[in-house]
Amino acid sequence: MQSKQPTIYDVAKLAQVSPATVSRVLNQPSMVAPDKKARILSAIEILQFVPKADAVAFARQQFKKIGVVAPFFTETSFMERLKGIASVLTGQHYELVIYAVQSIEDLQGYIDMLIGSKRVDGLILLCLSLSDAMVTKLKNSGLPVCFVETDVQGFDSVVIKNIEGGSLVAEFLFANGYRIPGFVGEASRRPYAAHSTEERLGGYASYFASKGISLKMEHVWTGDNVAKASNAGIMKILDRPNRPDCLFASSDTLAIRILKCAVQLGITVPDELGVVGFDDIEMAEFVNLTTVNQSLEESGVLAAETILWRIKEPGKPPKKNTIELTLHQRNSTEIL
Amino acid sequence: MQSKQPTIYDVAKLAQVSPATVSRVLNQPSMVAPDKKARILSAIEILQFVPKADAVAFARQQFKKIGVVAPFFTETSFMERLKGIASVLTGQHYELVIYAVQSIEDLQGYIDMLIGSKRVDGLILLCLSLSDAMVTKLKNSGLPVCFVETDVQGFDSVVIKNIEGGSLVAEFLFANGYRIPGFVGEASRRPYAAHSTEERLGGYASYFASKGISLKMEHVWTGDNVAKASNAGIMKILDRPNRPDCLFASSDTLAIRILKCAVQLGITVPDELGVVGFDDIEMAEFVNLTTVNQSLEESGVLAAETILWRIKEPGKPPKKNTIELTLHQRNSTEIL
DNA sequence: CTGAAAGCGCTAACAC
DNA sequence: GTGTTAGCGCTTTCAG
Repeated sequence: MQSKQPTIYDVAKLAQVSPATVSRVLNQPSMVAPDKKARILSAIEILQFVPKADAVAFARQQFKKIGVVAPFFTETSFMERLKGIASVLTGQHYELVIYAVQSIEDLQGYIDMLIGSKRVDGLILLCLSLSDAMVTKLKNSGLPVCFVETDVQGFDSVVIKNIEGGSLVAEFLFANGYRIPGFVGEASRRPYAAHSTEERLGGYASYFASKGISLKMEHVWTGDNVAKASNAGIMKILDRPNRPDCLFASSDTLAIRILKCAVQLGITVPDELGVVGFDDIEMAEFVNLTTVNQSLEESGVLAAETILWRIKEPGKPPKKNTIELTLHQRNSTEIL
Repeated sequence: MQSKQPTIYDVAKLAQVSPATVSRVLNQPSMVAPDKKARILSAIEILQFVPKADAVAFARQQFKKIGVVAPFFTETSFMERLKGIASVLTGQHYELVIYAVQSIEDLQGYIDMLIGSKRVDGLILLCLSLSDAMVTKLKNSGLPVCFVETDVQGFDSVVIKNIEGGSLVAEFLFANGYRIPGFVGEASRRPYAAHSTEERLGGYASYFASKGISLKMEHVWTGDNVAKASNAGIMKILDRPNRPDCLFASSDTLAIRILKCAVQLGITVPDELGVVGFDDIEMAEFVNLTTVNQSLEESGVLAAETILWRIKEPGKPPKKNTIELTLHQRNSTEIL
């Protein structure tokens, strides 16, 4: 129905000025005489002119776009972070482009493409672990990159103190009288995903070790966080004579599964079994789960701010942002 | 560290051909002589050349980008849909750009900008209700648009049979012996968001009406789905002598809140209170919630496929995709 | 089959 | 202050 989008030339003609002047009122209005400015502005209004984003980007070699590449878990944690990222980017008039990686080839391909094709001004890599080759490529490209969850030498990052998180939980459980620790963790088989589970487990185990308590193999399960496998894993830990008296799960969703298994087995929480999760997702409140809060949304905000800062300050040394962890106590660990 | 990204001219020079020919091997390889093609390909390899996406888009006036604008609920439902959208777009080498609307001005601004600035080839509008003026603008712009959840005259859409969903639940509850219905719904105050709650409520109420049962005002609460308000609303319905014997919630998260309140009040589910949710999010399984499954991911897939189809077939009449609903029965309604 | 040349719409020197 | 003129990097007629 519409004939054609107006260009800056149409505006120029209508306002009887040069295209350059139109461009100026768009970008440096103060450098244009008031009368002409008024004429141009009204011409813009009449024509309903909007600068074509791609042409601007192309001429200016700048894109106002940030790419977020992430293993596309349907997880709340991903969502919360994305929300944080979106809120700051939107405020700064940057576009947010999502690249969902579902395989190692995807990841490889995205990185290569993004480096070469000049699609984005910066990249946020969520929960991704890259091969050395790719890291080098990224580094050489000069593209601003911020890692979240992974900490890569020479790059900006937002990291979670996973080890401390593990020991924080262990300390808390120990203080509450629990003495037979168990662990359930989501150890993704995806080679490109970050591995925070191992770190949390490490911190957890070593705290108990410092108290002379060892985490028994048969009280640990790690694997894919899919219903069947994880439930089986949890059941195997709980449905035995020498079961642990507390269980730390690397995510809230897993912790909730534990809660459910406990009910099925007639094990009372927190008396017979203390349960602690990780993430503090909204659902944790519903089920009264004690969990570690890692300010997911804030980590998104930080990542976005960092990448924007990096774009402005290409020379500065890498900045490492650390997210503070807090234990949010609820009924799943309360001592009777 | 890197000098400069190679251009098509560099490749042309190295391969001793014209830039046009390089462009051809990139786009219509069959039209180039094998020997030259080989030379060019190897030059591309040597130079690690990647076409600049923005330059291509600009020259070709086509962007390979789809915008998704949505009220950025941190909701699982949004996420699931996004996942569906992302998977098909990725497969077709389209970029996915997120526009998070947090206010009516945001929405207005995004629409105007997207229409004029030629940033995207198409738009998916999630759970958004637009003013007539904006609808007209969109229509005149000729930009391909697909609505999800809202059904707008003259546009493609993916819709959920909310009314049928409501009556489906009512029918089920009735068949299971429940006779005093109640309803808890998330009625967002955001004027730009779609209102599916009302439709679900409508279908629900009218089914009961057809059985001679009226839904009492004091057994209905609608409001923002935030912890405090909704819990208060639910409590008010349940903590009274004449409370309903079943409650239908417009979303699973609300339904879970109901479950929690019931526990607090010592009301047993499903004996004293049947509870049915909507969405069938992963958590529903954890808490044994009977709920309506609306294939969220599939609706995303459908939306993405539709917009891609529309881009190819600008002339075809609007297509309306309807998502089938199924009731997923779990323990929150089982009759003892 | 291939090269020359003209854009795509805007920005940014460089003169006036 | 403002117009002129070259690009930005790739695609796409149009000749040959």
